Amino acid sequence: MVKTPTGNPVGRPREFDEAAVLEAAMEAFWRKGYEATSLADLTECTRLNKASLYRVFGDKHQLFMAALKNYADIEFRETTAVVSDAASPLTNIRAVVKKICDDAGSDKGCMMINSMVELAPHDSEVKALLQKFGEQRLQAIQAMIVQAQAADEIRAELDPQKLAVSLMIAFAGSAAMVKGFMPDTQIVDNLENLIDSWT
Amino acid sequence: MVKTPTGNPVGRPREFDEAAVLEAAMEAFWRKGYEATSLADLTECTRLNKASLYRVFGDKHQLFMAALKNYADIEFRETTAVVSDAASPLTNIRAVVKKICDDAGSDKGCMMINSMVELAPHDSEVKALLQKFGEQRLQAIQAMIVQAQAADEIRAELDPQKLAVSLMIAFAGSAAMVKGFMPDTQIVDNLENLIDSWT
DNA sequence: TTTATTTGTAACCATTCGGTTTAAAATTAG
DNA sequence: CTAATTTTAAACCGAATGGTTACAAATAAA
Repeated sequence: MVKTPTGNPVGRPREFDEAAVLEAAMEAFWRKGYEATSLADLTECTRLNKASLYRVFGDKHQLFMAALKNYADIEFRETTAVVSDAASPLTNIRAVVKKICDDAGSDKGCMMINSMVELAPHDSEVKALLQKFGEQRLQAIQAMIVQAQAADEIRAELDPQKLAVSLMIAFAGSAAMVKGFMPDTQIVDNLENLIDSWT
Repeated sequence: MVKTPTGNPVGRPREFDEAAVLEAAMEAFWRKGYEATSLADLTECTRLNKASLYRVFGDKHQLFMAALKNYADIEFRETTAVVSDAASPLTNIRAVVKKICDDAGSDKGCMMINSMVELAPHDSEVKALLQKFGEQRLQAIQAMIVQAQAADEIRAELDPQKLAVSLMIAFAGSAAMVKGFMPDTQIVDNLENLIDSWT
């Protein structure tokens, strides 16, 4: 919208909140995946008609990318927020595990893993974004492991990078399995056992 | 085709091999997923026109189900074939791990995991089939672990069911990650470390 | 009031989608 | 040869797809 000399916007005011629209679109893409989410689905869940969606976000792919970024930002922010115990890095790691499990609950999985499986081999833009998010998370997890080793909570002889990789792979596997047939309890148990094996 | 009194088929002979068609369709679904694979894709890779595809397989969904079963059968058969060392169950487990990693190489992942992520929450038929395959594999892996424990190759105090679950989740995570940004070497290394941690 | 700009509405568009039908081709049987 | 059956080839079909356009509605500025 163009700012006028008085600072007031010209033109009809928006009847929607852009962030709420993005959130609704993100939810649809997260549940159904990219290909299976149609523009009709998106107009329905956002209550915005197609022309408005195109005006704000450009096209379906761009809306998807914005939704994926939104998902990753929220997940990272919320996961970071549970890292609150300065005295026990291991407790923080467990809190992160719990947080991620809660988010992937029922059968939505993780939008990043969903997108990796569905799109990464064929869409280099998605792949690049997921790589950025993945490396960011690996670094964060590895840093927490290093702290836990310094605090004598995790065995010092273990390679923190390898541990971080194993936890990331376990997250990815959990996010996939939760959409199929494996009970949540089994999945949570496995992640806890993995961390226990480091102590 | 109707069998005549002389046992000879009536009508124009087929110009295709059903198994080869199924294999080609399976490859397409494996690489692109269900939604993103169009009938045009399928007629191209199978070199069979649509009417013929419909005649043999029914519709897209049924073709997909047949392809998924085919994939699972092949994978199970080939994986079982590498279980050849009667003296060392642990060697067999390692061979299975290697086999599965080789199959998921580059960025195709695993058709079962791909389908779980894309379809299982919304398609109960796919979900039921994947559950059957998953439980079958869990049993097989668990049996091998029990044997390795009996042979003193894996620690006896570990719960074989939990180990089998952890390996399945690691396979699923590997199948997802291999489609994204994680190098094969890191993924193989993680699986090997997991098994090493049982000994 | 007119002009300019943005947004909402609804229709439009070309292409693609999964599925079906028609007619010719290829075989066996009588 | 005709009749029956199956397969191939190609066209057809209605609906769905992602994207665009035309116009009315809602605002600010002059």
